[in-house]
Amino acid sequence: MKDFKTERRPQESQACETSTGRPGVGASEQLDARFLESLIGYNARRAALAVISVFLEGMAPFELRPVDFSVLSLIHHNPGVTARQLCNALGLLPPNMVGIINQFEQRGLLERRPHPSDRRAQGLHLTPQGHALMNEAESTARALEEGVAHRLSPKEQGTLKSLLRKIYL
Amino acid sequence: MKDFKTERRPQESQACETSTGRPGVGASEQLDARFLESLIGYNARRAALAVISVFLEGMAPFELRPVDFSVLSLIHHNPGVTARQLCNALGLLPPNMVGIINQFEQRGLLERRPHPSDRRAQGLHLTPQGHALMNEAESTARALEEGVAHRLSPKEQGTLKSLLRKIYL
DNA sequence: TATTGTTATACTCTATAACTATA
DNA sequence: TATAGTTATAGAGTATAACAATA
Repeated sequence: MKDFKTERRPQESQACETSTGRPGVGASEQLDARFLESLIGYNARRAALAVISVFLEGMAPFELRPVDFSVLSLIHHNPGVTARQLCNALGLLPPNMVGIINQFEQRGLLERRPHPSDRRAQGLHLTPQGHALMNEAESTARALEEGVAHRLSPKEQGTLKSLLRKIYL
Repeated sequence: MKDFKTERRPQESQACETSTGRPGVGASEQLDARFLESLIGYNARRAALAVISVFLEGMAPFELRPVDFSVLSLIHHNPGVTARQLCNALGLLPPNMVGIINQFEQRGLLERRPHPSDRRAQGLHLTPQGHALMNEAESTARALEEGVAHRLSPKEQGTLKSLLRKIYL
């Protein structure tokens, strides 16, 4: 009986836009984080955590964590996909995928069907409820995206995603 | 006796640059991940994981995880900083900071000194060995950065960091 | 009363080993 | 022999509660 994540707000670490670095601080105030802020990895992680925090809150009504949303979205757009394919696409390990899929099956959001050509595998398909939920959830995700990126113009948002892809592809 | 992370390669989930979305897949091949790839959060998390993977490997000689590097870098540039300040700056919780600092103290990289104005707190200072290690480690971090961002021009790298900061600040 | 550092502990996430059934 | 799915379990990461010393 696993109930859903209970409104955990992970202590959003405040900004720290330090610019006047003086060496002998020792007291309170802001810290000199200029070196860390010069690293792409640090900025990417901070941004990802900020977005995930918003996502976690906005998706709570659907009881979907980010990983849940990713899995369901891929099944939504790739009916008949196998668990193995989902693992490869999302960087998850098979043993950890089992529970995710079981949970969705118990919630009536998807069903396992025999795979047409490989009897070891099983094709995953959303139920009508699953499709309805994901239509709403993806719409919500788009709306949350706007909230997160409201300081960026549409062009900047495209640039950001393009540059990020150049990092991980 | 906690030994260091043993060469864990977290199964770098391959690209999935799908572009020809056809609805009835059901088989093998690449998946249609276009919706996920349209989300900033998804791209930021993927990029952060890719960078962290490189960072983890490149920092192994120093036995520094990303969080360790962040903590030591802030102490390096802010001598006398308190544990509480580090927690606020990095989004860590105090109980989890204790072990990190203890580990560094046992390795002879830093020392706790009495805080000049608050006897509850303690100022954190790197030892000469700590400063020497961080000089090398930060230099290595810069080099790793180049490997991660080699598909981006210097101007693009600046743009990326600037856009990411607009997300989380 | 509030805060710093700390201990103990619980929960979540991620990883490995081993099994089954099919290929 | 290799692969898809599964089970059990171990480990790392992250969270809460409560305490002593000090503000």
